[in-house]
Amino acid sequence: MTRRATIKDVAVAAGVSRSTASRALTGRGYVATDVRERVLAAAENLRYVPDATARYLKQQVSLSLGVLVSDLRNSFYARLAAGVGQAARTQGYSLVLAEDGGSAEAQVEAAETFVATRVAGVVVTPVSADVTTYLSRHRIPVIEVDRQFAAGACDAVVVDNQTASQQVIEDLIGLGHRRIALFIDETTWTTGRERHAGYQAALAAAGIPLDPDLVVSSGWDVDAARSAATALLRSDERPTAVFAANNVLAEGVWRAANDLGLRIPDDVSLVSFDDAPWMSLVTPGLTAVAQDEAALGAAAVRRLLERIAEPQAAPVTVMMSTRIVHRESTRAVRP
Amino acid sequence: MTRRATIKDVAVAAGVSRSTASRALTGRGYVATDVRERVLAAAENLRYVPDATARYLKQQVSLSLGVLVSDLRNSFYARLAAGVGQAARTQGYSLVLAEDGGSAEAQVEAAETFVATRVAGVVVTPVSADVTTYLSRHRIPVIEVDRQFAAGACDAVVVDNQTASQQVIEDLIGLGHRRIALFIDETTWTTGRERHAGYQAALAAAGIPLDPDLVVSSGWDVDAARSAATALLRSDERPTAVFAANNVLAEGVWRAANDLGLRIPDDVSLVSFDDAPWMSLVTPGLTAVAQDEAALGAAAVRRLLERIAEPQAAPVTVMMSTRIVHRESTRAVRP
DNA sequence: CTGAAAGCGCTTACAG
DNA sequence: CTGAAAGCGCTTACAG
Repeated sequence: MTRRATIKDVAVAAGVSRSTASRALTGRGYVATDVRERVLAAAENLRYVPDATARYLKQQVSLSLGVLVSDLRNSFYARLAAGVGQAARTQGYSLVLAEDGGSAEAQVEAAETFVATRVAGVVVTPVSADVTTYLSRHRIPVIEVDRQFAAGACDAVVVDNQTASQQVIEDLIGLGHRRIALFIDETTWTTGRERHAGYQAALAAAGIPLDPDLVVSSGWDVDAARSAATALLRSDERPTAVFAANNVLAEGVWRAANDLGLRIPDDVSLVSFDDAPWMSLVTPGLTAVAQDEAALGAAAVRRLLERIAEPQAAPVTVMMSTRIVHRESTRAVRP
Repeated sequence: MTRRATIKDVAVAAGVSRSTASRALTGRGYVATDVRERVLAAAENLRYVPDATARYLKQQVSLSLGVLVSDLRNSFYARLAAGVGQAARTQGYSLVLAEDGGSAEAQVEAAETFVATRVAGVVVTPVSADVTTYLSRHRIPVIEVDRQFAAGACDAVVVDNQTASQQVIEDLIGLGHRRIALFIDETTWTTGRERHAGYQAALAAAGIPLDPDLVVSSGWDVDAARSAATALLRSDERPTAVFAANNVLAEGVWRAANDLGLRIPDDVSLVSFDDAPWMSLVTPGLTAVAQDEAALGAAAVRRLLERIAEPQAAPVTVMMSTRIVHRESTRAVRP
């Protein structure tokens, strides 16, 4: 047999109608026990695998979830996607995955695919409000993860960026640092804005005047971060500590310090937001604000499925906790 | 309007039949220019997005590819998946992604989802021949990547593990090493078998007798690798160099060396198969056999699409090149 | 408890 | 060049 078995084949083999075969196979509706068994045996025999495409068409919704992240090569997104996949699978959903490379247009393109394939919902790390707008217009539930562009319009799973950042800066201040640089790629997303706010709040609380020169902006990739960091660390007024607002920026600073022959933490202390795997492998290990990406992903799926079940409920923002992992990349400033 | 627009809505709005609307929208078949424009305008207006589910059902194939890897948290798989996604998107395919955590049953389960959703083809890093058997039985083209379990029965994209491993060991021998350990998690997959063979070949060529105690097997995760490596490095007969057969094992060795206070390369040289991102961040940087994961993924998609176009062609195995990245984790053995 | 019929939203020969 | 009709493989009220 070259053709794939359909429910009709199963029905014929079991000597019943397609309706009955369907009821036996799905478990919905009445079927006599012996009939059910006959149908299941026939299905087994024919290696019948229901065509999800046909089922979805009939039911108008699929058992798959869309996941849209910026870049799988960044461990943060890879782990997040892994967490989403894990949780989705547990709930019987499969994953349609897309990467956007940080582009808003690419996000909308991916979103078109999601609506075309009728995914049941979408988990996204947004780069603008466009995806959410687009998907919402097509009545597809969305949940924003990591940052929010559509707060109040859809669910979200985030962490308290400000508190964590403030804590980390306070620790640095406690070590005697006064010239603390914030190394950051954007301050327009909620992540950047809040991490910036935490930085400012900690300085303000300690009565340290804000020095705008110490808030250094960088491009978003490692190469850009590396050169921006090189400029920063080479300046006469080099900071005694740097807070890198994410793992890519931290990598840039790390590489720049190596390039310049600066020792961490002796010449400069370094703290990162996001705890990438490499940070526990290098010497000294990097002190970092760790997020549990798998937990973020799982929470996103959980919330998304609740939303699917109850489309009219008010949007909720789930706040996940962070954890500061103290390693050896900071030290007291020399008196 | 609360309902999603269908092609019927578009047809009505444009004042044509559904057939004509379909021809205009898909670009297949004749449509008068002005009619086409009217249809497209109507579609735009109604924010019409064709239901891929219905299209697939009718055409009996989808424009999506299945990707099945072990673990997205391993940078090798994450980058491979990214490469596949990139290439797939370029060709108009979307990605259904699944992780198997290294389990053969999980692979078959994922494969069931793939056949249910009628993916056009599957890219897999197999852990047994089961997936390929299962998918082939359902007439779904498969391509194995990284290792082969169904050589001759389906396409594959691999690297020349043996040659690369042999080269790396020869380099070590050239540095005067004689007690070189192979640290490996399995020798039943093609990857492990070939890397092992390369190790043996290099020793044989140099007339160095094989010492079975120097082929050290380890569990597959970092914790297992770390403790196995600790035992290895702590032994009286400690090797002067270690060749870790993949990036996870290399991480285990790295951590074990740190735990024990051993310096690389002074106390022991270390070389890895797979060049993970952290290997260029640590000091000393790790010498490693690098694979271009994005290129592997792209080649897999290319070959898979050829196979889809020509299902009867003989299976081909595509061999990708590797590159040895020399860093500072090896040194000449003390005389 | 079972089956005939309708229908999900498309595409595609085919007749005109 | 266009439209009516059939059909992809399911599920699901509904009648019996």
